[in-house]
Amino acid sequence: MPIIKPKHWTPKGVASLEPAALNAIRENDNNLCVVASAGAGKTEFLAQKADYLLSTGICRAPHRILAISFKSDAAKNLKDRVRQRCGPEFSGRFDSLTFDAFSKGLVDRFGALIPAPYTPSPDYEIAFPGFRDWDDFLKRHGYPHLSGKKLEQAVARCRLPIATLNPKNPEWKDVLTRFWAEYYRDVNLTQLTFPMINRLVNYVLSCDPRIVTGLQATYPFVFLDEFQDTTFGQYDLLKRLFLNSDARLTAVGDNKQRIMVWAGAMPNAFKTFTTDFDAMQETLLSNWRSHPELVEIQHAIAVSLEATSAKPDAKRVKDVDGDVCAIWAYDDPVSECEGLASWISAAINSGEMTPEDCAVLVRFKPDVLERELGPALASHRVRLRNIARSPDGANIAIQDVLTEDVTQCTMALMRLGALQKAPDDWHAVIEKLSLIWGLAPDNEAEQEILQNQVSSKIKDLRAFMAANTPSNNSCAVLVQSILEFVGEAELRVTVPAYRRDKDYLRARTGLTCLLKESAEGGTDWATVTRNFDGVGQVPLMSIHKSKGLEFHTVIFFGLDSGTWWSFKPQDSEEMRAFFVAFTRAMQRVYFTSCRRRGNRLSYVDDLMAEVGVERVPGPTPD
DNA sequence: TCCGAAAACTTTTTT
DNA sequence: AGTTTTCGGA
Repeated sequence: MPIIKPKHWTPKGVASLEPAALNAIRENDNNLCVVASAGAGKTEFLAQKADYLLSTGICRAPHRILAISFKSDAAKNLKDRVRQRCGPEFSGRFDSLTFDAFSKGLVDRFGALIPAPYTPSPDYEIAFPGFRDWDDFLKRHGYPHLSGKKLEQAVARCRLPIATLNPKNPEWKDVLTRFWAEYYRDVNLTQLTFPMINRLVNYVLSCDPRIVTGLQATYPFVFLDEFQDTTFGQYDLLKRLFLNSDARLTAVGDNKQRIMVWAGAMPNAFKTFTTDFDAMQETLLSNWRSHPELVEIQHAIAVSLEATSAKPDAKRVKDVDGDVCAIWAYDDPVSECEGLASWISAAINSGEMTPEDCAVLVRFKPDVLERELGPALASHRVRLRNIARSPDGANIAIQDVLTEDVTQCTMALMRLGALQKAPDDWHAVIEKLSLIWGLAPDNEAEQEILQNQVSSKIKDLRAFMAANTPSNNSCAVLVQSILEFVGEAELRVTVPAYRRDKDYLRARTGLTCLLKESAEGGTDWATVTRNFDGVGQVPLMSIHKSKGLEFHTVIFFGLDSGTWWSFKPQDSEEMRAFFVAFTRAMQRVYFTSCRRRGNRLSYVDDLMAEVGVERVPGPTPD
């Protein structure tokens, strides 16, 4: 790949980038804080910046870019986008990881250097204690008066070794010492949680500065995605690694979408970062997601969160008639569900949106709404999909089943068998199998054999599908046959998360159970795969799960004091949740409220009224 | 075992 | 705020 001069670089694969994005791409003398509001194209910006650094040789081999995200699918998306923009040769030096995967990698490489008694056994296991387990620990060791939640926080925040700790209450020192000791002795294996791994990495870096120097030499450029959600431990690690180094950090995110403080995110990550790392600020002003009328309302909410919020430039064209936003008032939950169901069904039937384009969001307990709205929609022959629900017989949410490696591999082959055309799946299967079977992508002879094997397997699958109608049994047989072809052992070796039987089986059971569910009432295999993928179903989820997603139409169920008992105006976590829900919509957003559940939220109502959003009687079945 | 009062819980990611 | 779980006393 030829190296180009920085002044000759232009964005790839997109028509144009806004000036702030171009500035933030070319600015590499300072650390950067990039404020990217909803729909600003964060992933695209990071991908273009990666392309700039790699293709101009500013980040030259063997130097690499480290990109850290929170969720594994965000890390994966970014990696894919970078590959699309600058090709496999350059994107090979783009390491897109979650914070946890990055930290675990360091413990796996340098765990032996962690001083006793904190040295983990090499075959340690990852633990996910529930809130119950923390309380139990305290009770077992004679601290029933302390709260498990506090212990969880203390473990995540206290640096190692505990001996150097100087807490206000000396009891905590004993508790933490015992906690770390128990995790190492309780079972034959060391058990670690991710916050513990974070603390261990920090400890080993403080003991051996050569590791820090090594990482700084490898990564002169670091990207930090969704920075507003950074936890104390993660930020502490970041400082340990890159503060006062030559590494250039680019933190991207949006304070207004900070809805994880209750779960341990820093309340002021951007401000702290800007001060500590002396970062320059750029603000992305485009909104590629929503049309001008919605952006106008979003801006009013944004200003109530941060008075200085800049007004985004809406790039989406409005393509619906009528009001794009309203608060629908109902008297009781039954008419609320029935009115909503008939509205959704009418909008689908008129062709203005497909079911999967229209999301129903709730603040919490999607299961409860699923039981009420599900049957109402079913009577209009519209299916509702609660993505947080576990399929019958499985112990993993539908949403997570879809992103599992075992699912993506199996379903790609399944679609190739069931559907007329699935070009993306062909490439995905070839790429995945090359990796799993350890074949070189540039060895033509090997690739040809691989392609022939896949073609012949697809023929087998088609024959099976022609001879067997979808049923519990035929679904199980298909999954088994595909996994035998792929090789379960080989697949599991390439996915670290599948090392333990329990974790692999959880994913595989989820896949099988969701497939069986998707086959119910289905007469053909094409329908089964579409059901599996959620095509033709209205997605239902919490606001938190909707973060990062977008939909043609968003319906937020329950804008009332019963749902938002703790609502505080201005810059509160609740108001930010409201903002996140609102900004998921491309074309329109409606809220429902119901008198039986509580009063109207007067602060939100007033704010909405100022920008012309009316509270109106909700649609009713005719 | 039952009853009423009090407390807890609601939003989540991660190999 | 409203629902669910837990706990103590009978």
